[in-house]
Amino acid sequence: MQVSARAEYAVRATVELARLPAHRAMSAERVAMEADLPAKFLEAILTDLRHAGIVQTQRGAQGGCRLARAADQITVAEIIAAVEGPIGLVRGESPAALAYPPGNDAVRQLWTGAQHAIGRVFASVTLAHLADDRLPAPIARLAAEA
Amino acid sequence: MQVSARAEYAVRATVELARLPAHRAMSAERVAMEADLPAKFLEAILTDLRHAGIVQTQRGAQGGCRLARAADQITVAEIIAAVEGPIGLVRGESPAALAYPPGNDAVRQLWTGAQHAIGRVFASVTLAHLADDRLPAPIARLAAEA
DNA sequence: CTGAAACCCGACTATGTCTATCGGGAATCG
DNA sequence: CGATTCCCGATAGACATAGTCGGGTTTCAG
Repeated sequence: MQVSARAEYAVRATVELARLPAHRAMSAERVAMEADLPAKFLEAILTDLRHAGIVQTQRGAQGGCRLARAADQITVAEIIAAVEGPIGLVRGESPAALAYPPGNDAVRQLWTGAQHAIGRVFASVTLAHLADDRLPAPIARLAAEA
Repeated sequence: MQVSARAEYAVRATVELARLPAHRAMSAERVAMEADLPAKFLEAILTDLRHAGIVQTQRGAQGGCRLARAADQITVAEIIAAVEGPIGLVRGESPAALAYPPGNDAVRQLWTGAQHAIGRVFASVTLAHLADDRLPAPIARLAAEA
């Protein structure tokens, strides 16, 4: 149950892009500088984000990278799913696909519950929240509790 | 963000033990049979659980394995932490240890929130719940929602 | 038209983790 | 004694992770 470097980098990079003036692009290398990320590795991550339709790129001089949608229309859940695949799998499978003997449904529900708990957090936070450095109240409360 | 085979096996094995009559032990090999787990791998997992004080073992003929405490005093959170280390780390570190530039506190809170969300689910489910195949109502609700 | 800027992409490496097995040693009990 | 059972370190193979390299392609400014 860890967040990978890929996912963390992807979030940091897209937050950087979310802070750009509308319709402005920034080169991948520049993003790497600003957010202090390994440049070539970030390039690979941005490729995933582009394939997922989260960022748009423009080649050539004056080209670069920008968000494909408004920052409040992009959730952290999407970003993480784009760079590290579906969230909350169990041994590489969706909890729903797990076969347990009868009388063990609670175990499956346990995994499903965990998946939903984390999915709900990631789905309710958008790049707009992060760019403004302000989370939705329920998530901020969750983070603040013991 | 995945649940490893180790963690899933650990839960299944301890549920098996939780269903044993009080003060009864079961050999590791037998547990592996009942729960359909790889025997030697399970042995390694049980070693972790023993080191964490979750199970007790008895060598020799008629020996075996049993829970070290009542099933309702053992949470899934403990079990998972015992076999795969702390839950919800980011790039191998606790979210609290992450250093972000000023104005980026929301990112850290995001990871902390995710960690708490999942920790809360795992901490509120005990082996007694799983052995009875009945989760606490809030978790069951969480699992049932879309 | 030329050249610099910038993305595109597959190959590659190094390291580590995950899953699992093997084999032999030590304790326990009948 | 001898069967049972845990104990534990070594090992192996597959895969994932983190990150780099090098060269190709597109685009635009001048």
